Amino acid sequence: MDSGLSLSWEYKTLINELTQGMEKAKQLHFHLCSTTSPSETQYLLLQRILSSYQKALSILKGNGSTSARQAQAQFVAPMLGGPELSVSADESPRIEDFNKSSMRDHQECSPVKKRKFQTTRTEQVRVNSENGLDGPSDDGYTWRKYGQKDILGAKYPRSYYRCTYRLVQSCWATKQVQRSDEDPNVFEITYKGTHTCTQSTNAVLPPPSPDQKQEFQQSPQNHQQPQQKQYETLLSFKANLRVSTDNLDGDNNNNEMPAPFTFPSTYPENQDFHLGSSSSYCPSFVSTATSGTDNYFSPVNNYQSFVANQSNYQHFESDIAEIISAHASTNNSPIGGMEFPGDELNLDPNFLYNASGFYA
DNA sequence: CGTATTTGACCGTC
DNA sequence: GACGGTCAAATACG
Repeated sequence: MDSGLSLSWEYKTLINELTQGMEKAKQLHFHLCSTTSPSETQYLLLQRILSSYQKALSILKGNGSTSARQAQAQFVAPMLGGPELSVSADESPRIEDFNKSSMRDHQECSPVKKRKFQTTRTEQVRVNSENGLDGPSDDGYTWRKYGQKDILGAKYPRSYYRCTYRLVQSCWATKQVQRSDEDPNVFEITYKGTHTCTQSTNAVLPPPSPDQKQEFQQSPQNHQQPQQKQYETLLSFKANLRVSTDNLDGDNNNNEMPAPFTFPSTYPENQDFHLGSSSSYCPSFVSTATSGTDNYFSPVNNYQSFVANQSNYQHFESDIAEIISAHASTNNSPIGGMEFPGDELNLDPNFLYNASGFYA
């Protein structure tokens, strides 16, 4: 029928237009990164543009009755087990390297070995009273402190955080917070890996808590609210969120400490990150600062159901790592357009979600 | 009671 | 052996 032909033509044209749009966005991305140092806001916008193109293309290409499922799989897979892209941060190898060698190493799942391939990004953040304890504190992600260490030659200890959703969403992002020796108001935040969780923005998962005191707290009062309450405070939290390039302006010189800060925590290290890739969808790249306040659901039920206590949580982490890694290594996604946390230990959240019995 | 933090121990790397 | 990073039992908190 004519309608069929017309549809086919329109379909192809649509894909073509979307593809071109995405290419232009990538070029803009490249241009921006190669000529200037884009602000995080600019980065966010580009990420979203690319993400939107990617979504649209994926949906279109996932033609037929399985389109929705395919689209979903395509969006989920990159976060969970797709092939690594050209992560080009510090010591991060490109995908070829992963395929050739690191996957072998990965079988042993040594955290240290995995960490070798993590991308890192360091930011210096100046804190001030204005966005101190009363202000929005975090970067849109919820972190759980897992260690603190005195560093040789450093005046202040270094704190180690990992994503709260490490378990439930296999999000292996971590960060280190080091207070500056010279200026106690300045914190050096080193992000390692990338969030694969969906706790922010496009996200379907809630950032359960402002986590306001978690980051730079000097006194250990930073206890999390119960998850339900965290969700209740989400709206007010989000209302206060903003991209914190303000914090980097240098005009915030109040001495009051500690102070939280707000900025997106997951940016690719440089333009190599996904410009060279065929796709680059990453929902986690957008901070809550630019997100809406709507579409959230809570992973908390699952989380609480099998994370009865920290011991279980941690045992689960280590035990399941082997299983998951095997799962991930044999389940490469056709769409791998995003930066991974560096250790290819990405798993389908559905795997976990459906596996409560596994853990119970 | 559930969850997060603290902190000494442990491990891998250099 | 020193150091940095992580683990995990103990502890704190709401």
